Amino acid sequence: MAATDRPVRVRIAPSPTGDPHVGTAYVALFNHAFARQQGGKFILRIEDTDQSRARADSEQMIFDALRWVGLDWDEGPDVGGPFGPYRQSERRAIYAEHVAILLQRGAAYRCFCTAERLTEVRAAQQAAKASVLGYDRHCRGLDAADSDRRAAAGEAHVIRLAAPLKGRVVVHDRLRGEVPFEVTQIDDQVLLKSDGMPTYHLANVVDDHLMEISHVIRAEEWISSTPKHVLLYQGFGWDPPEFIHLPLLRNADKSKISKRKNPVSINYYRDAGILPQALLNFLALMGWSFGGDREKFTLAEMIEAFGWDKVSLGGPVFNLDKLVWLNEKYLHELSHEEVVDALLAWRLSRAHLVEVVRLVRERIKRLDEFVPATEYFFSGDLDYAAVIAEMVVPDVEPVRVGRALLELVERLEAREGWDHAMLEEEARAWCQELGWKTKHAFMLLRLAVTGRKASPPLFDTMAVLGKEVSRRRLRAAAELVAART
RNA sequence: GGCCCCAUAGUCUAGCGGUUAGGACGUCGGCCUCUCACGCCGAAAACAAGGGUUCAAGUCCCUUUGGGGUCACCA
Repeated sequence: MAATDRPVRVRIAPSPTGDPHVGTAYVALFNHAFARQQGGKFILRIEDTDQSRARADSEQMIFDALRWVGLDWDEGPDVGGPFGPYRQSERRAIYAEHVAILLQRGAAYRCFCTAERLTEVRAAQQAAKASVLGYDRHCRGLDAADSDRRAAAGEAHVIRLAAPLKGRVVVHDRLRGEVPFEVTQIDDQVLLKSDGMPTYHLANVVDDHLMEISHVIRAEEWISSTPKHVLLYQGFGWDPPEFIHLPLLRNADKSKISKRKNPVSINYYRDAGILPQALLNFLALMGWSFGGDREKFTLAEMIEAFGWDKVSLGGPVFNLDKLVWLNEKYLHELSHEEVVDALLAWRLSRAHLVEVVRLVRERIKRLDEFVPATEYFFSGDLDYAAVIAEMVVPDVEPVRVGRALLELVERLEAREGWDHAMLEEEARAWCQELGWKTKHAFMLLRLAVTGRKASPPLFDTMAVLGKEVSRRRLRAAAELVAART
């Protein structure tokens, strides 16, 4: 059966390595819209094959964030389904089984090269300015019996794809037509790592086939690894799904959207007071057009009007101004009661108020002081004009101070969670390495995070403000400080 | 650097051989008005360049330029 005749089953396959990414919501939206329009299924699969990068809290945040924007799925780790398990770490036996098939068919081989050797090979290629970088196929010619013997003896190895040595692979992309690749450009990609976990390439092909995925709708960054996937489908003797590569969301400078240049976590937009329907509508506008001059529409309306012919391929720049404009439209059409509900669900929740009260109650003498004393807990970006002069560290160049702030943000991003203990530990270590006095460094942070010289204890304040708002303010302050002459 | 993708205003886009190149965000000006915001009206602002094909190219083809992605035991 041709891929296009199959029942529509699509999926998103996020990796639980950090905060829920807007790119995930973007790709999920298109998958979801297509599936719903076609009466198909939308599946959520967790690609957690890299245990070193997986974060414990990330998976749940992905579920929560997608549900918050209003996307739901038919099958997934949390809702089950007939094609489970939906978490790749729970499918190891399946991959092992399939790797054996590939080995048997001669479409893959064992590689015993050490990490050191691979590094050397790569370094040599780079030094020689080789046009094609990649594995030198050192182990490809290994005698089969020899390979079996070494593996049986327990020697560490990976399994690699045996890419054809000549010819071309053509990828069919729904939006671009035929995209040809010379096979000489394709590396003998690792399929199974030495720890027994599959790489993305193997897992994604095996799972997509077993889960009967009809259309692979993903971001454009995957297009150049698609020929490897096509080769794998061929190696297994399977029909590939239809590939649809969406354009990449961009920063203002047109580079792939990144956390250094743009708020990239869905939670940021939630905390910044963006309504989920506005975010979803905005994401739809990134690369897709409704038809006519229509720009504001619901998910249901998008599903009805959806079509691949209305997708444009230029990488859309993620433009906050337009998102806020759309948000304003949605906000203004809510009833007063609904706005109150939105506020209560946002930062005026009882739970959040209790947290804020815990921090400021000793600092106020009358109830009427609460609002002015806590304003920065309820606002987004701050105005530093009044305190910029104070954002200094004695005897340190402003540029250096700015850079240090950025370093702290990076350090905090590398850590899991966001609580007092973690923040203090990281900030103290940071401060010590810089050789700064905590008095100066922490005042700098306080000013960045609250815009004031007086506040409740810094780390408690940051914890209550939350990861997204805190980081955003630290970055903003860093830029401002660095720009001082 | 090799390979691949992309190309209409600052930004998001409509256009699918014949249009005064349309809409939106943003910007600027005006109206409304007790202020502000909303709303309304208006303005500036684009087919990257060069070759073809064609009676006719923003639309088709090629080249150049520019931008992006990718070249991991990460996804």
